[in-house]
Amino acid sequence: MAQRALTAVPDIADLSEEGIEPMSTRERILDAALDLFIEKGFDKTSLREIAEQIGVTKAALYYHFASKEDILMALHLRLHEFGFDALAQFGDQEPTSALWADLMDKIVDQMLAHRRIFLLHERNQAAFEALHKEEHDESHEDLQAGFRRVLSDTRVPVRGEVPSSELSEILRDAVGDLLR
Amino acid sequence: MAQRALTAVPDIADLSEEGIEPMSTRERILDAALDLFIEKGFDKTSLREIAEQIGVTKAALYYHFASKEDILMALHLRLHEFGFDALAQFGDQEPTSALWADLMDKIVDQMLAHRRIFLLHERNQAAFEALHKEEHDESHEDLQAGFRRVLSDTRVPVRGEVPSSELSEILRDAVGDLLR
DNA sequence: GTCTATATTTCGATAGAC
DNA sequence: GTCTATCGAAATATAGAC
Repeated sequence: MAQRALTAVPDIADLSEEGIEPMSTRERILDAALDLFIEKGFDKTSLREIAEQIGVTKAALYYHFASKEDILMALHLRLHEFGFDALAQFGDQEPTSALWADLMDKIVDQMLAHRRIFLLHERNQAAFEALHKEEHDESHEDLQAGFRRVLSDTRVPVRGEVPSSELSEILRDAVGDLLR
Repeated sequence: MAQRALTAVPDIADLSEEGIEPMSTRERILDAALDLFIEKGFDKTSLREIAEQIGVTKAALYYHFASKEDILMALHLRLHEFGFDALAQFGDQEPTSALWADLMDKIVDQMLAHRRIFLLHERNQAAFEALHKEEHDESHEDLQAGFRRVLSDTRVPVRGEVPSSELSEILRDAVGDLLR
């Protein structure tokens, strides 16, 4: 396993929007919710807690979001955004082995930079499952199609050292491990 | 990775108690709860749902369990039971390489046979975390001590092909993968 | 945009009859 | 052991003033 630089890699548009100007209430709600949903779980986190954490009242949340699930959905869309940005980096270039290695390296670093979004999803599988029964699926189709397109590109040089049956295991574990 | 037989391996006492006589209401409650807690998550599963699924009323549950958490705890204890049974199989024999391989093989098969218990825990990490803050820890100490004893046995032949730093990754992934 | 106040619902839990 | 009936708490969500 190669040693990679763990320094910040600001390539993908910064999803947490930590810019110069003061954060909007909407973003502050989302960030507080992210923290609490990770720490206590979606179900055990009440809107009152989220509101208190950023110094507003419960009712104020309802100005920015239609429901509690809506907040979760907004956080989920950050993951979609990440996926699309990652896909965009592949572009239309000839997929050489070196290019792929470089891109994968970058994307893994970006995943680390945004790891709390991934952690949120790993820790609230049930909540997201419920969320997906109420459909927002056009976006999902697009994402999946995009990844299929990139991954099934016949021009991609295959090294074949790792059986694909084991690859998913290794990747998933690596992700899970980095999140703790 | 060696091919292992996936046929039933009834060695550890069958935790699901699927015997000859009709299942007790207590067991039926636990089985229904197991299904629902896996499918919908602990928090989103109401006692009413559990009761309806087995054709009794909510109040009947309270005859068998003191609280909703109590039901979760009972399911958690199935995992403890599994752990103790697994430990017991190691016994006091000389831990040869062949013996270890054989035992590990058996235990993995038994994990598969009881995989819903493991799946329950993977899918409700937040709920179990809350559960453990209210202490039932003597049993945990015993379990951990037991595993430490088995794993730190200096007579165990070490092959050393897999760095222990990677071992946990591989194991965790393998478990996660088999559960889906 | 944010507040106070309140409506509505759901759930865990209990009491007591049978 | 299981039921009906109900309580009390907590949560989501809404109404309307500022």
